[in-house]
Amino acid sequence: MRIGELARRTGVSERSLRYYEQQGLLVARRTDGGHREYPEMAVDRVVHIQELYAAGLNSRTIYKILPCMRDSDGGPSESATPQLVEELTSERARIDRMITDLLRSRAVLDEVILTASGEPAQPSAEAA
Amino acid sequence: MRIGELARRTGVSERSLRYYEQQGLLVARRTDGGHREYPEMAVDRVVHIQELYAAGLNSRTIYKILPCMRDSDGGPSESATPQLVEELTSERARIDRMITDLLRSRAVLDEVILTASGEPAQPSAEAA
DNA sequence: CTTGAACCTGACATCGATGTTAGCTTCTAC
DNA sequence: GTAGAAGCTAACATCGATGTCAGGTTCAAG
Repeated sequence: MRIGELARRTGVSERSLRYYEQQGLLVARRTDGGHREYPEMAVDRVVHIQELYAAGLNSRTIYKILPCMRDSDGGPSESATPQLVEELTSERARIDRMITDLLRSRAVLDEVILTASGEPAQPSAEAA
Repeated sequence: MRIGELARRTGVSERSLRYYEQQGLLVARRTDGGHREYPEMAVDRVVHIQELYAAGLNSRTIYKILPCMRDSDGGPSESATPQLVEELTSERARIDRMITDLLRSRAVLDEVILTASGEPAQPSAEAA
């Protein structure tokens, strides 16, 4: 399929798909005229990439992870280097820190709301 | 005091202090020569601004909040408009969403780590 | 062959707080 | 009065994924 269809089927913009390719996350054969040609599997691969983005990883990290994941592209599933695992673990720590920060932020904000409104703002659904 | 001392005492860079002024978060008298001159209270104010930034608010939102807290060292604050309270509450909701997203991100990442680090590639063609 | 949709590359814009630099001016201690 | 520290403004850079535009090429259908 070509880029328009892939975009439609994944919900990812064409711009982003080209960007993924530029970052080495996604490959495409080309027609004689230079148009990108994707196999069916590309849909899964893009979905997978989206999941990793949703995990808060950046393209550089995703690039390193992808070869280790059970392939959406038929390639061999290389096992991760200890270094990569370490890197992922530190990513996890980073996310942990962000969560901690946000919890604190929310508490501060609650206090601000309390002060500003003079009324106890009924706490909405706790997301923790 | 002047900007250098304020920066030193708050731990905020001079650049940021000037930025705060530009955003209307902080005011300063000027000497004849144009140098900024801050009162003692500025220290508290900057600390307060920092707290709000730490709460994940942006300068525009902080700008709207500050008048309601202007006399953090004294007098009664102007009471917040219902609109502001509503806005803060929606900020809180935004933070809640971010926390939720991050928790999910962390779970995804945990799975990635698990897969990448040890778990042998799943079913089907197994070369183990 | 022609037309219009789809695609291509490349480049600039965005958002936000802050870093950094450049070129001047002011303040202060001597 | 002078040196040098400290301040001033203005402007550009950053980071990252994505939007968007411009100008040109290819594809597919009539």
